[in-house]
Amino acid sequence: MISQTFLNLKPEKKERIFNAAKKEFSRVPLEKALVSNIIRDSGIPRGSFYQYFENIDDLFVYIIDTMYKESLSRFRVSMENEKLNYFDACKEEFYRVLTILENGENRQFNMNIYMSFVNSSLKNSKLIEEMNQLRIKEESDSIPSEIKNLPNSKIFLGLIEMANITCLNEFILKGRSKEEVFSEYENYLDYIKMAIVKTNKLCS
Amino acid sequence: MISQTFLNLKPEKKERIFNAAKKEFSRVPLEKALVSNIIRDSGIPRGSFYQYFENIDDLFVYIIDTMYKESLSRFRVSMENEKLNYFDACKEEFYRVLTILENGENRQFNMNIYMSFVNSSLKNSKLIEEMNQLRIKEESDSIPSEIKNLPNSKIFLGLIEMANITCLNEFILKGRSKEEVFSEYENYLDYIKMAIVKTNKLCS
DNA sequence: GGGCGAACTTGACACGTTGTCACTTTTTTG
DNA sequence: CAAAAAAGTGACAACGTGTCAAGTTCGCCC
Repeated sequence: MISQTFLNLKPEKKERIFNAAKKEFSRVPLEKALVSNIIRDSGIPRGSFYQYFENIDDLFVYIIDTMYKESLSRFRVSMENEKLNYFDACKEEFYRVLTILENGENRQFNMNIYMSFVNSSLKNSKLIEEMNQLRIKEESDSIPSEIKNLPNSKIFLGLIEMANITCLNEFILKGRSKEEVFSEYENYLDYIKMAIVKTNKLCS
Repeated sequence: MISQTFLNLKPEKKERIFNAAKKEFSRVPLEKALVSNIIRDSGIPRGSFYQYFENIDDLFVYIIDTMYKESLSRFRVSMENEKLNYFDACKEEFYRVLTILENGENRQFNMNIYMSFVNSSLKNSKLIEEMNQLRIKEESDSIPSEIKNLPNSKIFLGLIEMANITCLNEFILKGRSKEEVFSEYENYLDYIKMAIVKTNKLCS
């Protein structure tokens, strides 16, 4: 857990550390990131680093937590303002994520974030676990009740979740283009939507 | 790449190294595995290790390549002998994988294998890339033409692939039970199968 | 303003790891 | 059987992490 001492730091210094850390996490996969580089770049002594953070994972988790909170508040605003149907909202959100991830400069950094949610080797994975819980709850809250009350709703929602994961995998890990992946995502969602309509017609 | 010197080693010594390596890869996530432990356990000098392998990833890739080839030949035999329909074959194969993964002793080791296919940080990822290509081709060859020729075949196959990934994720990363995950997998596959039948009836 | 404890800063250091390389030993070969 | 090639070896340089005791600054009260 991050120390109060760090939180009390002057914003200028905090930001210097933040930037040096982002630079390091943009350089290599998380497991290969070095404290040595961060303290050199930010000009803080080694001792200070360990006064502020338990270890490098601690710092990483803090950074993505900060970023996630910023992103979540943006998402909420856009959901309320635009009144999209659920499928279109999913598409829009997915496209937004792809756009952010597309930035080459951030590529390794985003990969680190993505992997950290998948990889269990983080020493401090409790916060990540909490973040996941929160994300799931938030997402569940935004599902309209028409869909939640469907007889096969669990399967439909599972399929949508699968489309998210699969397409993100294709983009991040297999390096396919944004347009290609997004179009595939749209196909999946359209198909799932159609399947909901058709199977419900047949059942009734 | 692994050296010829290693390949020339007496089987007894090779196996000693193999076992020490598996032990180490069963102890921790791949990035945390130590050459030091492997040479201590197998009783070979440090210099020899680096004579045999470029680095620890090199050894890891060699081990999973060996195991993959063994597994693939078993899979082919069982596909030919049992003449299952495609969906049931998928289920059987998925259950087989779950059973292997279920073994607690191998858990961390299997996790390492799983993650290595997802994680790009391996120094020697060329072999892994090749293995993936091979796997995809093998899998594609085993899909019956009735399904391949369907109008929406790409989407159906994508959905099946998604079910695989998602359920494996649930099992390996989220630690859900084998029975639970398998039953979910069956649900997905049954649903996809039903959707194929129903949408094709409606379309025609 | 100065005295004092708490909070913060600092870098040398102990310890552990990796990969190398010059030297030794074993094996092969003509 | 001697020379050459191959394999084996471990001390070592380079580098990384996390700690800790000593130094410095802060903030509060008299």
